[in-house]
Amino acid sequence: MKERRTLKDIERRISDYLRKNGRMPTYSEMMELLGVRSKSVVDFWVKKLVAGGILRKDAHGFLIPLRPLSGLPMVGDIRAGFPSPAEEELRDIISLDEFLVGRPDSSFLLKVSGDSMINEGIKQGDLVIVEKGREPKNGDIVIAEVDGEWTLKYFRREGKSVVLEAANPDYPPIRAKTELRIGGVISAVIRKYYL
Amino acid sequence: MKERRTLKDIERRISDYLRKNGRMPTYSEMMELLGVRSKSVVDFWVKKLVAGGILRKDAHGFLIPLRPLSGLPMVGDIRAGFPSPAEEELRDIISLDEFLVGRPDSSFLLKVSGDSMINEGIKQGDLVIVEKGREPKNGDIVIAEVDGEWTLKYFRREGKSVVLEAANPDYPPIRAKTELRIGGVISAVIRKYYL
DNA sequence: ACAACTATAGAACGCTTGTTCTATATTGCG
DNA sequence: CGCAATATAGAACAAGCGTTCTATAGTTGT
Repeated sequence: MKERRTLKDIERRISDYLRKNGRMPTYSEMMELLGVRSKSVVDFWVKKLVAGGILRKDAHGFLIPLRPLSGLPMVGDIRAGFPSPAEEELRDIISLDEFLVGRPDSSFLLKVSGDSMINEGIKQGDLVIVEKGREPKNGDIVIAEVDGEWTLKYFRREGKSVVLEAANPDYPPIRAKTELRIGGVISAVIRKYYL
Repeated sequence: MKERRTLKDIERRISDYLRKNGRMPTYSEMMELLGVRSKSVVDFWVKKLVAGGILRKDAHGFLIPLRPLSGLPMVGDIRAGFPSPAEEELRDIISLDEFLVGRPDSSFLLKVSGDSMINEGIKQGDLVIVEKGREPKNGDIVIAEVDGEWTLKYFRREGKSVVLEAANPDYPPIRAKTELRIGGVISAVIRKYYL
């Protein structure tokens, strides 16, 4: 039994190359990558990859990867049970960058200190994605300056004034009398274990 | 005052192109991108970008982006105050994919249902990154099959047996008598607002 | 067994790429 | 002003690219 080249194997090799080198390999490089001695063989396989919806070629004939480089398969609900490897292949692969960040140019990451939003499930040490410039709506979590210190709070408009409330009974709500500095709206929370 | 081309502006345009087209632009395409009529002008600016550490060229002369495409600046602690735009430029730009996912091939995303880990700050509707195959340590959060249903639990070894505990007093701890199916270890939690 | 298909090799080719050279406006500075 | 530095244009060029063609083993199906 001779070992055969498979589409999946080739896809993985190309993906690895892309990850390592920051660009797609040329046909010549793919000759080494696949262990063949002719560019026409590479073309043969590339056409298969294109037909299989794994790669595409743009107007210039350049190879473009169709899936994000380091995405994760999204496998639905926990209760639906543990995904079988076969199922997993069919799921959408999602890049966390694209999924979480709407406006990359006006967003940034901030590490949370304090427990003012503990009942919202935002703990000390968590990271939040802050989006600048967005108009906060009622119930949004914002980063705001309170008593000269920046903290996270729920945002609520009450008539003409603004109320900032913590998700923690230990912190009293704050009614803005003078001006109020809102740094941005929280668009996502991230907690990483295994730091 | 005539508007001038700046490195930062060019970098942004190239970045946009890369995001949209999945590859770096050719010199000819950059002529349009920059609004110039000669490839030598493009070369002129590309050399500046390379000198400025924004791009690099590999052995084949191909342009490689040095920063991740859609990363976010990490700007430290909330209490340190709100970052000034000037500061922000200097921070590390982090790709969430690279930051959160250690082993892309053996990880996947799962949507949480139920409130068994509510005191750990994991709420219904959150997404967790599950890493298969990793050996769980005491205190790790794992996805496990309990009474034919998959849920999140703390993992703890107690002598020879294993105890699964919820982060919610409503759920009693479970001592594994027979076999125990652990689907994987939770390596990160993600909550997205503005769905 | 023989045809049909799959997989590989090698060579030839046109075309676009990135590079380099010369020439010329435009801007900055003392 | 006048000189140097900066920024743009256009043309020429070799190299490498992806493509295509022909030929030939190896594998599969009936």
